Amino acid sequence: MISVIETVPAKDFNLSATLESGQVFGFQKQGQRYQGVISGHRLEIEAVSSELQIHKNSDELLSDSIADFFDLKKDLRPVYGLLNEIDVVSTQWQSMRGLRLIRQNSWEGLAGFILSSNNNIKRIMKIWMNLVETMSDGVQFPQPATIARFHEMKLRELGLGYRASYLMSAARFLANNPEYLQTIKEAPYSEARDKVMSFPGIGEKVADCVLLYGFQKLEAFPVDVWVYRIMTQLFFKGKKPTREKIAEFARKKWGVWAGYVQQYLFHGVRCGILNIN
DNA sequence: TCCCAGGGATGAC
DNA sequence: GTCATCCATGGG
Repeated sequence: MISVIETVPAKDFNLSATLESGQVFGFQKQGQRYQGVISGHRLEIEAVSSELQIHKNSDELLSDSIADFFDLKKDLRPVYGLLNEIDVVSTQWQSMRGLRLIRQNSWEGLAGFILSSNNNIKRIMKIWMNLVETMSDGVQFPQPATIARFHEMKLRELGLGYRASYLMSAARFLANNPEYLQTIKEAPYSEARDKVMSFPGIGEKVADCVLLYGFQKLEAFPVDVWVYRIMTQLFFKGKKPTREKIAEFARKKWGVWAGYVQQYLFHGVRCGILNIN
């Protein structure tokens, strides 16, 4: 039963943009609240002026975990400065102000974005819930060892399609090598990227998502179909660069803020704040 | 019926 | 290195 309320200060934070910009697949909107799990606790979160009201079922204080998850301590002014320098974006980004990069559990980020390839967000969230309800306790996302106990066919029944073998492969490997996630975390971006891409089903784009949202490698610049459209329009007019070229361009231009800029571009294009031809 | 979705693996050239 | 094709699935 969700009955205890904790208040967390959250200045310059846009909860809806943050949770609805395709970073995380386990949060569902219910009225004004978002239901989900942060560091093992089932929560309902509501933004009220410049605070978050956390509805939970224990007296344990979670403000530190929540501030960490939503990256609330970060000063976003450098990001805003960079957005102001981009054509069109400079006049349109304000309605997304306070959108922040999530710092989610590494395994959950890895698993979530294996599900994301050639898929849409709504269906990814559906599959995510199927996994939680079928392979776990209905709250937590299943651990690698838990998934590894099932047969791949079970994952197909839950709607993963050809991604079933990819998720099963990652689950089996990490069940046997649980320390591997930590070695990725400790590696610099480029090295970490190679490690993440060694998982079957994870290429350049998914690796960047995993590194950005699950390992806090902020120079990662995922180029999906939406980011490709806006980036080519803004910086590669009339050309057809590879996604990798665009990512390199972005890392050179925006450095450790590339991931943040990408999040504003992705969300802006996807919800119609930024226009593409 | 075809196209698309936060793509990746594979093989041809 | 670049390009075409296939891969499950559901919504438009």
